Amino acid sequence: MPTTSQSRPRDDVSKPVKLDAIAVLRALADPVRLDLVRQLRESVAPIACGAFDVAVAKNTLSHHFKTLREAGVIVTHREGTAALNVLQEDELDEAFPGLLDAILPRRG
Amino acid sequence: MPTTSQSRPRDDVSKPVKLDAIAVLRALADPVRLDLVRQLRESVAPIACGAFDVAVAKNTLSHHFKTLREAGVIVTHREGTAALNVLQEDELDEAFPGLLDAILPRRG
DNA sequence: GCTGTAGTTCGACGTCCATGGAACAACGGT
DNA sequence: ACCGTTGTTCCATGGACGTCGAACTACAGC
Repeated sequence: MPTTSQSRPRDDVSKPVKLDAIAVLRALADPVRLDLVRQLRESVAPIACGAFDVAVAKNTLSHHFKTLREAGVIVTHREGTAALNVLQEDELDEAFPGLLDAILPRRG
Repeated sequence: MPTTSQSRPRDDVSKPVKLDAIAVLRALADPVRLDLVRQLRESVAPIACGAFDVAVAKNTLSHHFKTLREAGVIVTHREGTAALNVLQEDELDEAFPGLLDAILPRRG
């Protein structure tokens, strides 16, 4: 069976049903993805997929975003052709309080 | 390139030179290993490898302990035939303050 | 409509990894 | 010395994952 076969309003994508510790840890346990999350966290405004400073191809980047989405770490809003990514900081902090601060200490 | 190619005194094993976020996250991002860490954290005394409540073969268990050791999450002391495992809670809390509390909330 | 830009999806490839069976090493007890 | 216990190491296997090229979709502008 598919990993997420929950009845999903097909209009929407990546409804983060419930945050799973293993999934979140696995999502963060990759250098590229952890860097994406870091950039998202250090920015106040949402960032489009193509605007990230990363050294992988676009399709690979898309795959990483999908992983982050399915883990509930980020949410993506489509705005015209752009896909604006937002870190689910509140949800993460509620499920795993202090996790982001632990692995991504914000300077300042 | 190897993930951890830090110059390591070959004489020693699993000296947790410096805790790497990716390595620690990957070590914790496995159901079996996270459960091992949970059991270690809930116990006051060190636990021998064979005394864990887990559903994998002993060689697999040994492999998981090796992963945790190389990530610096645990340290193993040999005592006769037993191998007593200790969670590196202080070191982890210094490197990533609040990480364990975030993903392994202790019922208290 | 056509072109370009932004993301996604589809194979495919190579690597890493979790798992277990079997053999081996280290230690303790009798 | 001989076992039994405890871990480790070796090898193989099946699956998951990161990566990329190429094709495809969706949207904006001309």
